[in-house]
Amino acid sequence: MATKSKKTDMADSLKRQILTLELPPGTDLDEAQLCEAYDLSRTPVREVLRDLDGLGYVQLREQRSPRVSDLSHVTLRNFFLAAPMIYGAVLQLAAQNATADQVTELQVAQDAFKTALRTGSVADRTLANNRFHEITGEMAGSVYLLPSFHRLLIDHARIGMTFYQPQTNERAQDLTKASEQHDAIIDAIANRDEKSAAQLAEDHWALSRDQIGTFLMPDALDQPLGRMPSPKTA
Amino acid sequence: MATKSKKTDMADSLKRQILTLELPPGTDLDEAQLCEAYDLSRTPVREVLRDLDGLGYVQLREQRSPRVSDLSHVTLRNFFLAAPMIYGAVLQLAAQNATADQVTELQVAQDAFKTALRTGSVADRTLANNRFHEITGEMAGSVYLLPSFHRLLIDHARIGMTFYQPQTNERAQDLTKASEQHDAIIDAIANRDEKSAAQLAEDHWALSRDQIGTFLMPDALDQPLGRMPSPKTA
DNA sequence: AAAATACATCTTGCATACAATCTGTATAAT
DNA sequence: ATTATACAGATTGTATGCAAGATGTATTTT
Repeated sequence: MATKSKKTDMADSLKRQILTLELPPGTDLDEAQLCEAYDLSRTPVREVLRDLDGLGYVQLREQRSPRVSDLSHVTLRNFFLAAPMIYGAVLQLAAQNATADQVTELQVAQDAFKTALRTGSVADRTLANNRFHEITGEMAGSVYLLPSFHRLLIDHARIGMTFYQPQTNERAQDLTKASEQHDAIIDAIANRDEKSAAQLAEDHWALSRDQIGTFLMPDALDQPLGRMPSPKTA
Repeated sequence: MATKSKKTDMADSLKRQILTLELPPGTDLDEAQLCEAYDLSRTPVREVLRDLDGLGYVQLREQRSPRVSDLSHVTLRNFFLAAPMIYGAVLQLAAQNATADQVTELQVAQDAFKTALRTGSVADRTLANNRFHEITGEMAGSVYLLPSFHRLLIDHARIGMTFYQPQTNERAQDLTKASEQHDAIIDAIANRDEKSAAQLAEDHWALSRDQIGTFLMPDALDQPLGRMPSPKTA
């Protein structure tokens, strides 16, 4: 077993379930059940939940059960406002600061993403994409940007899971384009090309934004109005 | 007693001590001591420390004592890079979204700041200034920007405490200017003037940055080189 | 004398028991 | 019949005891 501890197991497992909507926003979590599931007593379970609260995965409320973080229309608006700014800044800093090892890590993550595109489920793709961007955050290495960046990634994954689910194959070309952008991002970072990195962040965001936007505001249905049934000619 | 609970007392107290450098960066904290000081058992004390870890005040490490978050030269660089961007975004959103009650709160905080300028210690001023900006963060109301904004405010307070301490009266006019900018910020927010709010964020940051910069890179000492002693005319 | 190992002490992590608070249901009163 | 109140069950918060791990010191060995 390669896992470090039951606690990290639990944290990783909950993160995954929350990102993939296996645990949808607003879900109430039960301490006793989590103790059972991960073979831990209440103390470490509560500690993990507190960590996840700090990271934005769950919300702790006094005298109430912990709950998977909500995703309201208000948060959606704030998401659209903050994401391009933070994503741009993170990729620019990543190009400044990435180490060779990190670039290798990013390449590995991108390979995994490509594999997920070919053979994986929607959840697999979402997690692989999430991992890719997490690494760019590590590269940027700014304690001031990371917390907001992580929160954005959490909800980006969940928004993606919500909206891409149905028309999976219809958007295949978008996924190919996203993958190509990932490759370009790796190049820009490896070459310490800040300008390109910032531009690619903008492009990558635009693609994602348009996908979400298309779902939120679909083309109007082009169908004629129904007609009243003709009077019965009994 | 107006305090909600011993836990919030402890959290607030530690936050204050960390912001004012009463607990300097890198200080090791002792659980047993904190239990004693705040009359709590280890479980709630550890929970508070975990919360403060999530907020960026302290750092928890496995099998090691909790420690007040560090402030290195690397974090200082990242601070200068991230602060203007986040501050600008927060004030712009604050102008968009602030409620009348929040504007009143901000005015109260600004009055307290002015009082601290006249009669308070450096720590009082720092805390009052911190409170003012915390409220602008609440006004912005973006779960995506707040976590980074809070981290910036923590270290802004600490950097300020570090650098303004000695030449207190020398920089009195800067503090007056900062206070005037606060007034202007309140006006811009109350009038929903996003443009002004963003501009004021930039100005307010520039003032603070220059103060810090002056301390980091002081004017060179304008003294002639020493001369070799003239040959002894024994 | 210097270094290494073993032991003692102290600190952190986990489990469990107990206390406090909340929620839902049932009964009673209007 | 509907609402309010009280009680029971369940769930969250706190305290404490025990186990595991780390650190520092002393003793022994080279």
